[in-house]
Amino acid sequence: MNQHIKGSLSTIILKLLHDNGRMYGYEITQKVKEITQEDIQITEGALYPILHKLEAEEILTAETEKVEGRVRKYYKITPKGNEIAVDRIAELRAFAENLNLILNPKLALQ
Amino acid sequence: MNQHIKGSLSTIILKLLHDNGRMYGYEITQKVKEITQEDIQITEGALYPILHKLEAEEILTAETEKVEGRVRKYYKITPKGNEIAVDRIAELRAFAENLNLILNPKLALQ
DNA sequence: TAAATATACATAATTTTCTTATACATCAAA
DNA sequence: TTTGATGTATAAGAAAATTATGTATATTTA
Repeated sequence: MNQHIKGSLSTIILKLLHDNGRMYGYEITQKVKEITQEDIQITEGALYPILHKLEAEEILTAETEKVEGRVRKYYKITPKGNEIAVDRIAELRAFAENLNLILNPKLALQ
Repeated sequence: MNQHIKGSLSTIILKLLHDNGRMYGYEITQKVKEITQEDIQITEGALYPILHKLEAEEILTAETEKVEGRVRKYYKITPKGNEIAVDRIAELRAFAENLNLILNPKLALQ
């Protein structure tokens, strides 16, 4: 996928769901691909286990729908999950800032 | 440590060595702690296996020195490792930009 | 019309990576 | 003399990702 996304992927998923309300797995992969201009391609082997884990933790709930002959499983953040999502997104934001400091040491007066 | 750094840590180490020329393990942990204002604390259990792996891959070389009674193992990037380091740092920079796009969707006209 | 591509989800086996705990050693400070 | 800081190392277990595969439908292309 992209080695650097490891560890951040689950929070990226939460961020997208937080912004968009309701999404299905394939849609998430396409959205990330679109935002990053093809740079980040999430594989199913990484995506689905994360979605299932977040569902098991009751951070997400899912409902299946048939659209144009194909099955889609829509996920959304639960009320309980929302607090967790907000926290993790804040941590991811802090990490992004830290990354910028490390990558641009002049900003950090290193 | 901080779940989001997973996957980026080895490149962060390469970036610090690229900027500073020569560092030892403990120094790397302190530098990251300093730059991120205590936010990111790298554990030894994560740090040393990465340093050893990079050394085994001949991306880094190490030399041990005794300073003020204590042993330090200084690492630096090899000529061969430099190309790899430059590539990975560029990828990390791209990832940081992608993260910003995901975190600030208005910038990406999502 | 057959094949390829895109859409859509799922999982199992393997590998990689991280966490946690532990171990050893020196030096400085309380 | 005990604690905290400095310094490296590794082993066991847990967590996570990669790779490969499987299933199914719709659309596009040859």
